[in-house]
Amino acid sequence: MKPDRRPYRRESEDSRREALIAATQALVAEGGPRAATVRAIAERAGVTPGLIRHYFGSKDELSRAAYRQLIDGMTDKGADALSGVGAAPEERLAAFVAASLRPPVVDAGAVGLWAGYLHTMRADPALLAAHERGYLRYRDVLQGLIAALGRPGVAAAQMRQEAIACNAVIDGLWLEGGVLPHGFAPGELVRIGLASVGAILGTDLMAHGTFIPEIGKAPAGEGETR
Amino acid sequence: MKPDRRPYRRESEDSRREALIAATQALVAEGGPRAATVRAIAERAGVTPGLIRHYFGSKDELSRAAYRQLIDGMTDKGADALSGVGAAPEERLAAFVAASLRPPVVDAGAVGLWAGYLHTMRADPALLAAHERGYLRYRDVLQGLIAALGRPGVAAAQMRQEAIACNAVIDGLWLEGGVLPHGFAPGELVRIGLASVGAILGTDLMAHGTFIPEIGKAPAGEGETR
DNA sequence: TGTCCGATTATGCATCTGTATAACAGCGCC
DNA sequence: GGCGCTGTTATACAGATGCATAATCGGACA
Repeated sequence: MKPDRRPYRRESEDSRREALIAATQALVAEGGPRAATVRAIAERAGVTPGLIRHYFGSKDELSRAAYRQLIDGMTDKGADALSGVGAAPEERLAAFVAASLRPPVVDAGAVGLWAGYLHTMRADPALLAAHERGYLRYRDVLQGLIAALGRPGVAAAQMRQEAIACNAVIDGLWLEGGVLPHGFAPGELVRIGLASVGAILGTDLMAHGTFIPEIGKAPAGEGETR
Repeated sequence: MKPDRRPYRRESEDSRREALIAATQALVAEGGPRAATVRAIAERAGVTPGLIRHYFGSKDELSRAAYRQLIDGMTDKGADALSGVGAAPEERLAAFVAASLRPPVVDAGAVGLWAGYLHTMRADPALLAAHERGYLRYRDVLQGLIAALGRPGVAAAQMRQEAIACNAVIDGLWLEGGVLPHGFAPGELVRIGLASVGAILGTDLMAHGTFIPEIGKAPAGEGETR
């Protein structure tokens, strides 16, 4: 008659923390912060709610950990694209921009997760700092790639504004690409991003991005016109 | 002994609906969807929770109305900037971009409100349609202004991509400006937006935007360098 | 002025949420 | 092989939430 007790299974601390964080992120991405209740998180992670308190102390603490991991993961993926690409500055910049504008960075779940945590972030100075740190880290990488272009007569102050602008293009495309995935043809975000960043910097990134899969075919008039 | 009944006050239907929607938006903007409970909304609107059901049927219905009003209001404000400006295409485009990059459009509350509703929106086809409609309406206005520039040899397909790119710059600046307001000097977003949109379109909007308050003083090296 | 209709309020209720605490079970150690 | 330590589960609980319904009051209309 007893509702059969869950089998007792012992796991490592890292494994449990990871599972709980992954479950939290998945639930927030799918249904917003409201769907990420302690019971739902525990069920998806395959444990009972008590473990959340045991490993994180409270649900808020778990939320913070999940948000921090999201931010770190997003900025890491952009930087990862730089390894394994040539030394030409234009190529490196093009690879960086392209990597930021296709999955898994451009993803409905990631946008949803980020949006879901926006309020938590603003209310919590530690999380706000995490966001700012991630944002500036990404922008610094971008600004470094811009500086490496070696354009004569471009001051540092101007490069800062260019970095903000390029970052904004990428952010905006990331946002709408995640919210309205069907509104853009495959590869279109990458092409638009490369063209825009190139225009802002006065460099033809498309010409230097022939190694990028999205470049090279159907340069104009593809697919939907709206 | 009775906890003193709230004074009975009769109001028009429009007034009540407006008050409830405004209260909902304010609460979501401040503390996320979680803070917008029926009791909190009613209290801020100066009524009792029952009126929500009376006027909107359910809390979900009220949420939908609040989101729709946000979307309509945001796109309206951009279009409003076009009235009262000259007929020169560059001037009109510059005014439109500038209006989208300063308060009340760039505002922490607006970003928070939008983010708070992202999941509600995705789960509700009607709200998703409202978002898409608002987005495309805004982009169409932008594309119309771009087409009015009358640049020779620019095809319609290219103008679509330019409109997406310019929209992305504005969205990205709107986003970070709302999330990290202290990260940018006053007027910096407007200047960066005008410079970037101009670069993407191959037109010097700064030269045509002398009537814009943010233009004309401190063109370089102002304020913080990071 | 009296009366009735509807806007508004107050109360009740089932459900859910986060947390605290007690009970339990597998592993390592002697 | 018995036994404690601790990771894990189960239960309890106070408060919140959305919704339904009954009670009440103000004004319009005759």
